[in-house]
Amino acid sequence: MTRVMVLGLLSQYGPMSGYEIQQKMQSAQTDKWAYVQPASIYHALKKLDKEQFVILDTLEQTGNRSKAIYSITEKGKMEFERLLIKSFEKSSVIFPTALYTALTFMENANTKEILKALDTQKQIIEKICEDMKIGQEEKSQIMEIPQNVMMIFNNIYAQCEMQLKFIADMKKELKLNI
Amino acid sequence: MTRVMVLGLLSQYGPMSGYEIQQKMQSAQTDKWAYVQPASIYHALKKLDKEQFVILDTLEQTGNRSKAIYSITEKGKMEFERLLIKSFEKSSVIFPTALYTALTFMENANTKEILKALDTQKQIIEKICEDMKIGQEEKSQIMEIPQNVMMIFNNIYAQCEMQLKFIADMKKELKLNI
DNA sequence: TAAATAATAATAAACATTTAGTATTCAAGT
DNA sequence: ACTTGAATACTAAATGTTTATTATTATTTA
Repeated sequence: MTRVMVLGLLSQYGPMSGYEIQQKMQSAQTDKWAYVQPASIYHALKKLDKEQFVILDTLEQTGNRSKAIYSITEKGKMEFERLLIKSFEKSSVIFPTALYTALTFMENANTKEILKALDTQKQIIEKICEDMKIGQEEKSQIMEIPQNVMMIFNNIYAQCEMQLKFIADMKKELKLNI
Repeated sequence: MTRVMVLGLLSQYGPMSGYEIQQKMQSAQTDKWAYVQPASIYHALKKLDKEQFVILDTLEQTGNRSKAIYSITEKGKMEFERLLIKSFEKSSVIFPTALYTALTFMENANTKEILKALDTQKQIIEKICEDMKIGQEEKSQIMEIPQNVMMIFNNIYAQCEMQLKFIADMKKELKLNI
């Protein structure tokens, strides 16, 4: 997720240093849910540099200290768009941060593709829910399922419902904007 | 979380190999939400062994293949109990798996301590919620918050509410069992 | 103006997870 | 008896994240 975040911010705001990326995350409020540590950003930048998804743009010197400014490459933009769609597809139940990241950068993707990806996510969530229900039923025929396990399941079901509703709402909004 | 899971299973079911831990997770349905990869289990066992939280119990030989069976130590049980309480304290908003793990092994903790830990979690979630609202308000005075960011916030608020209700329900159940 | 504090910029090392396997044993069918 | 596929048991290497820390520069405050 750090990758998508870093690529997205570089794509949206232009060349930046790792430190500036941290600040952008704070001002865009993404730090409230992404919990990306500074070291992860610097690590991601180095990795992305190796893979040629970003390049070192400038090395700003301030006295004895240097600041590395990276910019996203064409290859990086393509990778970003690929990851962005994938983030819309991934189940947001239990792990919602990929979807939040995707939403943050939604302007960078085609509306129809987003709708398709959200539909994929919907199906994945429904499948997870079904599989859980099947597993639960099988289990309940062998033995009585303890209360604590039931509570976990019910919480996950509630989250599934909530996220399915969230997806439906997003789809509605997106369809208005076509 | 893998650590708590491995320690908990070894504590609950006695000495096991990494492979048996995988199977236990399947039969206990924890694989439905924990998504712990086999390699993570073996890694955790080695690490826990180094730290003396588990010890190699037996090396079962079947022909040319050997199976390492680990058992939890006294030190390990203490560490487990510590981690268990910590798992009840951690916010289950955005990352609910720690709480699910804690619930799975709740019999191993003292009810009063669980209640206290859940109260801590409640306060943490309320704090997160508040901080988000403050950040949002500050931001909205400078500029109009885009719709997608609003959707993320609203989804998190909804999750906060849901988890606070979940915690309240758990507390009710626990109080009945005192 | 000197000292203290905060902000800036980044790194190393420890720690954890994931991907993608390998190799053995067992069971079932032919 | 032989092959084939599933189950068993684990590992290496790549990848990703976190913790703790360092060092410099800028800003306050005494």
